Amino acid sequence: MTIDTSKVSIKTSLASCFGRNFQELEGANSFLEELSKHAQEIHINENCYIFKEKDPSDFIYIPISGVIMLERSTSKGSRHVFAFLFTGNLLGLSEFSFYTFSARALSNGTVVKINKQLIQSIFERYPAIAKRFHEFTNHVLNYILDQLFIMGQKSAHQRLAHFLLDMSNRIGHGTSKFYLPMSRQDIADYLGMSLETASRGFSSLKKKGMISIQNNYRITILDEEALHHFADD
Amino acid sequence: MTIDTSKVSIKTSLASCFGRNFQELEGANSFLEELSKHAQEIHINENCYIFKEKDPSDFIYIPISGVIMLERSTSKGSRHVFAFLFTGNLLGLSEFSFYTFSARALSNGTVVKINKQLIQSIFERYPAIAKRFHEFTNHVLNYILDQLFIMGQKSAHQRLAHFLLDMSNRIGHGTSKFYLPMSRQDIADYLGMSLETASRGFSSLKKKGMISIQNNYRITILDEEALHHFADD
DNA sequence: TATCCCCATTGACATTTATCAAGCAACCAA
DNA sequence: TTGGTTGCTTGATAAATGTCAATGGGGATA
Repeated sequence: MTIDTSKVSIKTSLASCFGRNFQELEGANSFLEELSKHAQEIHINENCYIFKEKDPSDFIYIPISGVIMLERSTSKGSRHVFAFLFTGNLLGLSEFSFYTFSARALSNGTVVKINKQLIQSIFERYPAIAKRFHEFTNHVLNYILDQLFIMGQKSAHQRLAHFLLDMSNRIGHGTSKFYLPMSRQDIADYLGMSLETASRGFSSLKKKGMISIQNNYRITILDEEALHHFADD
Repeated sequence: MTIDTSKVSIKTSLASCFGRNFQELEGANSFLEELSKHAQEIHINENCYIFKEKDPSDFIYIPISGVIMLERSTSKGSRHVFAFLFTGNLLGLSEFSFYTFSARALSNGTVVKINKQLIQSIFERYPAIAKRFHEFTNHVLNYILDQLFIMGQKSAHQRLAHFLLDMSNRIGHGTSKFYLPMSRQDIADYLGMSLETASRGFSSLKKKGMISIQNNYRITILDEEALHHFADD
């Protein structure tokens, strides 16, 4: 008897993605069991698309490692970045037939690809699982509303400060030192400003003594309280 | 034997809010039946709050008549407007314990107030109903993503053009003449600009021959194609 | 090591948008 | 009618942000 270690690893890494006490939900084990049977683990290379805008949305994806960026291109050749996804985020939960944005890997990494019909059939058999996923969607909705609020009310440099605090939480899990996996252009397109304004924002926060920058991508938050205060006006 | 006409009217007006073929879903009739027994119909006056930020979110609300505005105030005394809701929209679906924004009536009107526990118990008994509501949340999420895209990528006057086209669809159901139920300030706070910029936007679109304005609130779209083209860059 | 390339930064200037202030039109109350 | 109030528009100016262009630094490669 052999153990397929790759499948086992899917199961354990997924369980931690579905939130606190997931294993206690009715159907959780069957769900994980079916996932480890039918879900595919896919390696993705930096800058490759996982799916594109208008592709049929037949799968959901869960990043296991690496960073993913959600983007939509504009009529004028520029683009908007909706979000950066890390390990444990979910991707493609929408129940629409087509994606309304593209998903691109910012770094090499691994995602688990799950057929939506499989998810749907689990939902029908185990309402508790469906409810948990519904809660995820609600979380996302809340997060996006916060982002909308920031976009509507805050200045460019404040938005950048918000962004850095958010990244500190999500990448560094609250530590003050972290590594940004995206370029200045990516950040600018996420925050709705030009690359140059984003760059000036970094310089300004640095000059104010709130952050320090090593090597462009390695950031240290020197004065979190001041940064918070600045971000929130 | 008497008929409680107000209850009957709740049932019929609600059924149309839950989307196409709602009546065919398993549990739809029980759901509507329980709603007409337990849901309250509430009259709300212009400018009154239905709930406020940080209130416990124990109810969901469905506007039957009138217009509702969702807003969040900023630390500096200004505010952001997240959305305008009309008949048939749903409000308070979030599964969080507290509202993250306030809901205020823009005009006199009526809403149906439904206890969330009631909804929850229906969801547990009838997965098809839960699924339908989940689809609603997804719709909202998509709508907000579009709004985020517009906020990030479009100029102030373009955002106003988008707004007018959206209102034309939602208020006038696609007709070119409609009545705006909100002030210039409300619009400005929704689109993330100053009152004056919003006003200049109206004047500019008028001068370009895309719209005409009667009495500040009554708008006619004169050249929808041009307006679309301008809005989308 | 030297060179190239990619990206970030910085500067100068143009454009957009905010702010402050004045004027105007509709509406209401006396 | 008159006067006052409220909300919208318009103008002048300031501040924020975008655009174009030049500079600079780190990493890859020959």
